[in-house]
Amino acid sequence: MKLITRDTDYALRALCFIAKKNGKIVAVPELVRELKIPRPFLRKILQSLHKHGVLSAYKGAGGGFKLAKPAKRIFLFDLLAIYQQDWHLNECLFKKMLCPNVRKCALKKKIDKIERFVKKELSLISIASLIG
Amino acid sequence: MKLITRDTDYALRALCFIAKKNGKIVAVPELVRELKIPRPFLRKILQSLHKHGVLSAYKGAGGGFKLAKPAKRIFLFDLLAIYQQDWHLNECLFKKMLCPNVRKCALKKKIDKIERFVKKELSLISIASLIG
DNA sequence: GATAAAGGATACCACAATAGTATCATTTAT
DNA sequence: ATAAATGATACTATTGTGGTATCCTTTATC
Ligand code: FES
Ligand code: FES
Repeated sequence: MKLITRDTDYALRALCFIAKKNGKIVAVPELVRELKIPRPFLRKILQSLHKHGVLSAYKGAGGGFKLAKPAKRIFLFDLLAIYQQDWHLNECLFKKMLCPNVRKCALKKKIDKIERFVKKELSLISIASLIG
Repeated sequence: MKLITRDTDYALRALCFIAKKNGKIVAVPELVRELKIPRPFLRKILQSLHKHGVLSAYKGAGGGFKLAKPAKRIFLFDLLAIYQQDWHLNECLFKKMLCPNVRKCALKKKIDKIERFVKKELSLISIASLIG
């Protein structure tokens, strides 16, 4: 099981790099050079970051990307939400077949508790805190 | 991202069912009938549970499976270990490229903390606690 | 205005992991 | 002997992840 997939990983790297540029616009060629990420894949990733309001995009010659909001307000949780779309640990595991008691499945409650913790922690990890 | 895969899910169901039988030997046909799990898949799963010391197996006519240890001492964590072999949330994420400071990667530290919590919680969920 | 350098959109491909099947061999109660 | 069970193992199908390729639109600059 991977918590952080390739998309998320690359997105993180790119965002950290861009964040360090303090608002300067960064284009894909530079990112590819510095981060050694396959170009078409990186482009796809950046496009989705743009679509989800994490990056601002500037088209045309001299264009590129910069952060759409302060690095302090971009969280690992946001990236998970983008790339592992609506991930959750707690599907209905037994399809109600073996649920110990119908109203409160002990297992579901426990998994939910774990999930809440994980989500809380992920929503505390900001880009800013990684390049600090 | 799935915490609990199909294997683990089915294993859980089967173990709960078997546990409820209080030591009586249960054979695959009964499990298939009751749990509606594809037979060959279930057999594979039970075999691996046997191989890992979770179930005792009895061959021949009238054979089947029973728990190899008390339901209190079989944990969700064990199943994860069997089916998501040596899973971990924290690979070296940046391959040292963007590590904020070489000695202590802030991200790795945070992910490790999450992982420890998850593992601890999973090692508290026993079969007994699910059928209680 | 032509051109080149950027991103936007979208369809496609490759590989690995997950989920599930099939077959034959071995054991054992009757 | 036979039938009912598991053991072992190889195979197949489906899905998700990781990655490419192509064509279109926008814009700075000459
Ligand atoms: S059976 Fe649906 S969550 Fe327990
Ligand atoms: S770069 Fe390896 S864990 Fe931070």
